[in-house]
Amino acid sequence: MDATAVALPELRGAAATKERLLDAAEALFMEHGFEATSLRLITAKAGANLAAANYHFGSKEAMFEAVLTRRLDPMNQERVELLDRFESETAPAPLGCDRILSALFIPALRLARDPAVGGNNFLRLLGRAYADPAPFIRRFLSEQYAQMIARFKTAFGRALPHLPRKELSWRLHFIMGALSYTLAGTDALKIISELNPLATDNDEILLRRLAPFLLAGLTAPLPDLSDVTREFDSEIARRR
Amino acid sequence: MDATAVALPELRGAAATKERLLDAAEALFMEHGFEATSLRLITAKAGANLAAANYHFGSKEAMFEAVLTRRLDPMNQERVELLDRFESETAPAPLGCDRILSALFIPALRLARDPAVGGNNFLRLLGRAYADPAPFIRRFLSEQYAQMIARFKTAFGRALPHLPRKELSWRLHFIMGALSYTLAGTDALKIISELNPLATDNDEILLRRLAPFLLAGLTAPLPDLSDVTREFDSEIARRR
DNA sequence: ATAGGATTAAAACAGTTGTTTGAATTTCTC
DNA sequence: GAGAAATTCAAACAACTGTTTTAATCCTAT
Repeated sequence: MDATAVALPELRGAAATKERLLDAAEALFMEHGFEATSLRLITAKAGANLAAANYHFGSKEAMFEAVLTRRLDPMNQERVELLDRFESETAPAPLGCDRILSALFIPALRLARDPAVGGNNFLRLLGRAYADPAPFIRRFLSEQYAQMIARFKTAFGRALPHLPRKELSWRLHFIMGALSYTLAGTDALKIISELNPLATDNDEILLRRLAPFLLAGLTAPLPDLSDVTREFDSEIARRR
Repeated sequence: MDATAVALPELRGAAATKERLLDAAEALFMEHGFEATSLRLITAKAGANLAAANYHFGSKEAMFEAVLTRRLDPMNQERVELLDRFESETAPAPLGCDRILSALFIPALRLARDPAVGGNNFLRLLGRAYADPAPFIRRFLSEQYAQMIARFKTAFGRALPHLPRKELSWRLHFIMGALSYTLAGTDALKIISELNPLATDNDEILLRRLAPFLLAGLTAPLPDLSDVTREFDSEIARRR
């Protein structure tokens, strides 16, 4: 209508249906997973024609990647920026593990907090994408995370100079695992919450609890592996 | 041939194709996920007719549940038995957290170690099932795990009497999350391992490293949440 | 107003999906 | 060895999949 308005913010601007498709896809991929979500379902929910999906994105896989990129890209970029700022604030002293972990968590927390930008839905979708067997998803996530992970790994390495690099790799892996699993959230959470309901708590509180838990594991002294090994071995051999 | 042999152990006994179907399904579900794995693929790999799948299991979903039950049921049962024995050995003193964690990990470790019984394949499939959005999978896993989780929760509660029950629920949730994510294994692991390769290490070594990490988080002193909250809030408000 | 590019629409494409059917076959029991 | 039950087989079922095509429509800059 109004020719001077270059782009209406929400309604039917030029690339409005593309955005509506992303929103619908985000919700449905989260709910049913990638394979089980059909393009017809997505386009119907978005109020768009079926062909619009392939017109705007080229393929279903590319559409899925676009859904992830839209929020994942800014979040990981923010993580690195936050880490940079924390380091410059405390320079030349090395940054503590708790602050590094904060730089990793806070952008995710901000995403979880803001429902206008996808809210918890996207984080659940992300957690599920982490465990999806589809090769194109694995490849995509690897590329998306590689730089950010490397950046944080060197930061942790400075904070924990006595920890062997291999042990650090492991602990970082465990952290990313617990984080993504916690964000995915619906499954094992429900298993436990049926006994002691914490369903009313949202992802934000969950992250605030997860951080101290992981911090303890990250900064734990190097375990005497021979002890652990001995216990495991003797018990495993018992039933053989 | 031999009428006295009630059931040949491996080859073409009465329920041999059923077992072959389970083996093929286990491998393919692990590789491609539930939705992306077709019954035609499974039956072809098992050298069976397509209709055999529905004949023996009734439906694809029931077949998937059978794949999981075959190994998950004994593993969880073994976990509880192991915990019982540990407790009776140290009675009346309460069991330490490290021993309780061992009872949780050792059966999984034994499964990972024995390739004849599925090996690492099944544990990866299990980790993926944990994150699968399909409602029937979530319901199934909840039922399978409910008793075992409850049993371990009371054990941990005895070992950590000062820890509020709600905090314990959280930490137990984190443990199950890190465990299942670690067992699923292929994705984020590869992200990090490309920087510092630990691809040569198998699930067994991974579990031996995970246990001390989680033990530290589990036995950590109750964090001063106001501290964590303050840091998070100030940083989140910064960009608003 | 109008040409021209961007977007939408309806329809059909070629495959694949899980499931069912009814007859052929094997396997086991008496 | 005959009869009955369990299992295998090939074929077809209807429904759904992602993608492509062709024509109609919208929007915008000339």
